[in-house]
Amino acid sequence: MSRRSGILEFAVLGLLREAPMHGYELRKRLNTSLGIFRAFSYGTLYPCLKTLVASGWLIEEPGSAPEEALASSLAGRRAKIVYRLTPEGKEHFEELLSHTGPDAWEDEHFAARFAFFGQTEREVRMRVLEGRRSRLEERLEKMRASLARTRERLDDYTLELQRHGMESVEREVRWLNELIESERAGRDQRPDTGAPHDNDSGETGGLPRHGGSTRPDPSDDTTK
Amino acid sequence: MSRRSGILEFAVLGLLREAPMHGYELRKRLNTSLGIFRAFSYGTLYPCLKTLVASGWLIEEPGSAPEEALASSLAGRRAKIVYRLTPEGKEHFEELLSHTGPDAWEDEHFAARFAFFGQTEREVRMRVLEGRRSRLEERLEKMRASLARTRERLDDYTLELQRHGMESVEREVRWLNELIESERAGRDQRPDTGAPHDNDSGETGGLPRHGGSTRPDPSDDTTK
DNA sequence: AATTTCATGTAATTCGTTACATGATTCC
DNA sequence: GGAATCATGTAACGAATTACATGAAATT
Repeated sequence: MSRRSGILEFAVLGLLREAPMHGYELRKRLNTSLGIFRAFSYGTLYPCLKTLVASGWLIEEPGSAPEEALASSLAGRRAKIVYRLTPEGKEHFEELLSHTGPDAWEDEHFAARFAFFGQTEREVRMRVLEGRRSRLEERLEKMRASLARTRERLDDYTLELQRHGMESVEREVRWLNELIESERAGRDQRPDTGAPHDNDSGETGGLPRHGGSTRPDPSDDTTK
Repeated sequence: MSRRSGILEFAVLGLLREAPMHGYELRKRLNTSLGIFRAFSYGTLYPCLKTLVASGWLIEEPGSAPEEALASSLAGRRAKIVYRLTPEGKEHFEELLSHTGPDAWEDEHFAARFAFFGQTEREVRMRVLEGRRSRLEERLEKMRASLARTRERLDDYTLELQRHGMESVEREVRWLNELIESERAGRDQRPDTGAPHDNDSGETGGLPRHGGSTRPDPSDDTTK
């Protein structure tokens, strides 16, 4: 039960795994670096951090201020809180990363998963990418069917909207195909004809050259 | 104040302008014909219909059943309700159609507006299309700036996600450019007054040939 | 006769935003 | 010394979902 989307929770855990941070900075990273897929407000973030602490996945640490901590034991001292992932939190995040089922195929969930692909194994990445692709293909099937049923009853603009929508989905499928291709090529290694050029070596995962997300919307940086 | 998004309300009014319908059918059209941009559940739709009735924009009429109406004056008779737009509702919808300000540039709002372009004048369409384009260009600017600031700190997958996201937005801008171009080319035009016209011929507005929406997600037809 | 699809609704819950309230620090 | 930005939080509200509850009509 309880169908919670948990995207914010997931992203917070993932970001804190890289380094401890306080809420304000976390939110900025959520909305810019990772902001491709979603913008979050403080009204969402701070309460979320508190529940993550209550779950034992994060701990609060006194903020960056160097000396002041001991001198001012008095009341109003508004804390600057740095959040750090606990071992349990790390474990929990890894557990979340291992879920490759249907939930991870959905628009925003998928984007969040993809943003943390750097912390997963190739096998997991493959399952998520392929799952996403199959989800989109189902979608296309439905759109095509619906279009076929209703085509003549719709006006030009509605039709154009549907057409563009379908093309967007088709485009993402192509993107996924390339990503999957790259993942496969990943470590097995290409038959490569010649010259082992060193410059941009490494590249363990192998990414293609374009980009993409499902729903871009950083919207605004300054809360407003 | 009260910042309500009103997309559902808008779409219901727009669909009922073409023809009276009952809730069930309305929901299907919302999720298939128009479903490109959003799926709605009954838990959302039915209460919304009631408030639209309370506002005087719709009236409820006895359902399609032919004879039965007079015979069974007794209790439990679950009604089949057909909703029809009142003159006030029509007026209200036209008033909504005339808003071409910033709200109409946003992702889902824009898609909803576009879906009813057939019922607007060219001048209004132009303002909405150009507004949408400027909104996307701002977005691109922010994304580019953010990318420039953080590029080297991000891993390949995050970068790839951002790249694909930006390309999606750029693609939509190109689509808008073509639409704007077509609008300019296609002389004056019909604000179409409801009623399903058989399309094809004419090509009054002048549409380009691809398709597109901001956020495809009919997700499922069968509620669950 | 049973199943699917049509058809309408309500209650509890989830997820998130806006507006408010407060204050520290840094830049100009 | 004033503005911008950093920093943390809460309360009221909004929009929508899911699960529940009910039942009629059409199809197999």
